[in-house]
Order: sequence, then C-alpha cells, then structure tokens
Amino acid sequence: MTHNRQYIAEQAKIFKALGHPSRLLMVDALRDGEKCVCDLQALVGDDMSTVSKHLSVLREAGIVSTEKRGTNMYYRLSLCCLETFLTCTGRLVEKRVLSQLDMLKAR
Amino acid sequence: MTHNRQYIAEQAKIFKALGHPSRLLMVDALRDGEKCVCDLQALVGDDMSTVSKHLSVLREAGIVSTEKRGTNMYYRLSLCCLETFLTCTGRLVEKRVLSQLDMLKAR
DNA sequence: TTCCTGTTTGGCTGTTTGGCAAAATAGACA
DNA sequence: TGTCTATTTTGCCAAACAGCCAAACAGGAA
Repeated sequence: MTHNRQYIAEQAKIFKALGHPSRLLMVDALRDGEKCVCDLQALVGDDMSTVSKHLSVLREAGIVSTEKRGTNMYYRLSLCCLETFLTCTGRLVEKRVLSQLDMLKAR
Repeated sequence: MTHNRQYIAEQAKIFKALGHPSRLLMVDALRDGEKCVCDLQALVGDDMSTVSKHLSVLREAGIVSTEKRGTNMYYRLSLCCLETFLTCTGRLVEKRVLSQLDMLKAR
C-alpha cells in the first residue's frame, strides 16, 4: 500500500471530482487555456448555477484555480499531469468500444 | 476539446469508479499484484457484499479484470497507467496538506 | 447612488450511491 | 449426490448528488 487512508481519501476526492461528464468536459477544455464561467457554461449547456456548482467541486478538489479579472471569473487548470492520464484512459475507452463492436459482429 | 461527449462520458466513468476511498484503496493495493476478494475485504474492512459491489464498479469501468482460480476470484489491475497519475495527485494532496498547515501556523 | 452583468448560494425535487443483511449462486470436494 | 466456502445479487434505508429556479452578491458603469 502506497499511502494511508487519509491520503487515499484526498486522492479519491480528486477522482470523484473528475468523475462527472460535465466536469471532465470543462477540465478537458481548460487544457488549452483559462476560460470564464460563461465560456464553460456555453460549452456544457447546463444552467449557469449548475455549472458554477460543478466548478466549485473542481476547485475544492484542487483541480482548478480561479482569478477574477474585470467582471469575469477565470478558471484555469492547476492539476498539471492530466495529459498523460487522459490519453491513457482514452485508449482504454477506445479498446472497450472496439471489443464491443467485435461482440456485436460475432452475433 | 480533445474528444466528443460520448468519449468524455466513458472516461468520466473511469474517474468516478476511482473516486471512492475504498475503491481507490483496493486499486492501490492491486498495484503490487492480483488479490482475491477476501484479501481486499480484509484490507478495506467493509462487509463482503459491499466490497463485491465496489469491485463490480471497478470491473465495469474496465479498471480491473478477474479470473476465477480454484475456489477464489482473483482481481488484477487492467488500467496500466495509474502509476504516474497517482504519484501526481499524491503530490497535489501533499501540497494542499502543507499549505493547510501553513494556514494553521499563521493564525 | 442605482442599474446591470457575471457569478455564487440556498432551497427544492428526483435520482443515485453506499452500506448492511439475507438470499442466491457457483464451484470444489467428500 | 450433498455440503462446504467464496462470491455475487437482491432488497432495503439513509445519505449524497445533480439539476433547476429564485435570491443574493460583487464589481463596473452610468
């Protein structure tokens, strides 16, 4: 075992925060630079209040950080190492989709 | 944006599965080799049925795979690239804990 | 000051999750 | 065959979550 339970629980919080389609979509979008809430709202299409709540989950997990400039609040990624992992989980998803296609063909 | 929504949703499922302390604890333990359900049950301490349910979540997300040998069911990690990401989120957690300590000291 | 705009918070509802206990299942082995 | 033993499934309840609307808030502009 690598870490103790407290440690694990904190890390789980990070994963949990990433474990929602809207949140992951926003995080993914933030990979190419900061965005204001309005941008992200346009991206996911939910109610503004819903988006804001999702963002606060990401913020509390330490995945994004914020800065208010002028009238807007800008969110940017503060978890740097997503890149490789997203690539990896992406591959897993692809592999799974492919094998499901195989199963369909096999019937 | 890297992927489409379906893609993102599938990836989110992976993160969501990792986003529970017991599940992450088990996944972490599986990093040094396969274990049977009884081992994992001893590790997390929950009811056997609860552990089994957690494991099925991990299995459906494609994070672990299973093999029945003799009387036991063995679980092993099938998501290979956790290593680096866990290290990274671990660092984030550490940094956060440290800054919380600073805040405590500053009072 | 008031108004406007972008964002967050509070409250409500329906849905999902986590956990235990009990029942069901699948093999192994006598 | 029957009986263990390890695991999964089912049923239930409480707690947490997701989403919307409305209200509150903060800062800039008039």
